[in-house]
Amino acid sequence: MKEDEKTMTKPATNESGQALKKSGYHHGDLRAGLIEATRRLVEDKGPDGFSVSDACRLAGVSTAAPYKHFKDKNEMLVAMVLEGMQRHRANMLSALEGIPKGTPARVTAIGSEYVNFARRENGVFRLKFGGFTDRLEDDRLQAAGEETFGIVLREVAACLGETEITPEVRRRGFMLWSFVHGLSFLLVDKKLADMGGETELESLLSDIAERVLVD
Amino acid sequence: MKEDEKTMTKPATNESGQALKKSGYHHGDLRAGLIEATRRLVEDKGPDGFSVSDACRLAGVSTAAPYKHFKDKNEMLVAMVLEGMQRHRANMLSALEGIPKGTPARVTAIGSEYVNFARRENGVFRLKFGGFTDRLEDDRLQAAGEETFGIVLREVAACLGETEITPEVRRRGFMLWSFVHGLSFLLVDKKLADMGGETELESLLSDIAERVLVD
DNA sequence: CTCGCAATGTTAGCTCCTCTAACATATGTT
DNA sequence: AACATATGTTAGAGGAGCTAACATTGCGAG
Repeated sequence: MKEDEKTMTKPATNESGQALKKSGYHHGDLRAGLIEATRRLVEDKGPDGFSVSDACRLAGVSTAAPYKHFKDKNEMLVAMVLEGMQRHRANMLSALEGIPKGTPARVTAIGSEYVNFARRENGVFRLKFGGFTDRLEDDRLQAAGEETFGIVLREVAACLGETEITPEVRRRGFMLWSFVHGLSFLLVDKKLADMGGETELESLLSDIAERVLVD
Repeated sequence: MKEDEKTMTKPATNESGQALKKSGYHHGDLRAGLIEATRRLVEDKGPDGFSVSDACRLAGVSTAAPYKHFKDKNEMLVAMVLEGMQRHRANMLSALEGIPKGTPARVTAIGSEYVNFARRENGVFRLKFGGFTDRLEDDRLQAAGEETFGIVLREVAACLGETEITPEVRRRGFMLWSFVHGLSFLLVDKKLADMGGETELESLLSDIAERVLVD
């Protein structure tokens, strides 16, 4: 194969995330490039400061290009959030590694990762849960959320010695989720900065887990 | 000038008693009219679906009129949210009437009103806490939030037999606020509709209050 | 009461944004 | 090599936020 000419069509490609700009007439993977640009811009300027035009500039394409890949602005955001939620879920799962099953420590670990994701990927978090983009109530997002909640429920069930998701398990899981969810929002909103330290956070999470999981 | 047309304009007051539309050249109280229009539109179309132009149409003025009263769109939203938060706080306070001091029932009552406000005035709630409008981080909003949290802290202190806001009181209050806050978001987001009933809600709230306030 | 000013509206218009239509270019299948 | 399709581009409609300049009204001082 002619490496010298064909592969030169995407020199801007860079594994550190710089596959954003195109070089020739065609981009190579504009869809991924736009999603990445969307992510960066939303993190940077906030969900409502984001514009498709900005994403196009970042990706180095014309403002009409996105519409070959996404129905509209909303679809772009949905695609970006879906990607983020996969990362979120993967992070939560990997946070469980090495922690004995059936212990509240697992619940705490999940909660910790949940909060940290909300802080690290603030934009994704707000988009998913903050109520932007009215019809961001996409079925896929809904399903992704349920799946994430399923991880929590499984751990709660184990802690309570249940083998199935009983109504009581669901109830306790819901309590925990509410707490962690609210905690994420409050920390991200910079309310009560004094609770934001890593040790404070761990302390709060394990405290709550114990209070909710104890009979 | 067509005098007859002016007089033919509708009375322009509606069920809420507020004069949304103007009748003559001057509106009378356009600032209040725009805030009310903003509130309705945000409730109706969601925070991101809201436009100043729509509010102008609702109020019956030109699209430039708001800028005599508000610096920009963001200021309009801040003003509307501030109004809503005053209602929120007043509701929480009146929910306390008749409940013996120092009992967890007071904390539960506040939580219940918190959640119900989030459901009733979804738009205000999302605007205040959902992270819209980057610089909605207005000092006045921040202060209003602190004040509302103060109500919770006072009740928590009473339940714990403290006379001051100790760090431990603050910690417990923060736990409760996180929970109620997250609960509001999840219910509003329609996750877990099975927990949304009034009795379910009361049960959850009192359950949590007990778990967090017990030593 | 009238005059004049400040407050409050209006119109026109700039810039930017979303999204579409029509056209252009690369890709890959036959 | 040739065509069909995918994926870009430019041009432009339509709407939103906001400003400048102009118009109307209410109100206080003389």
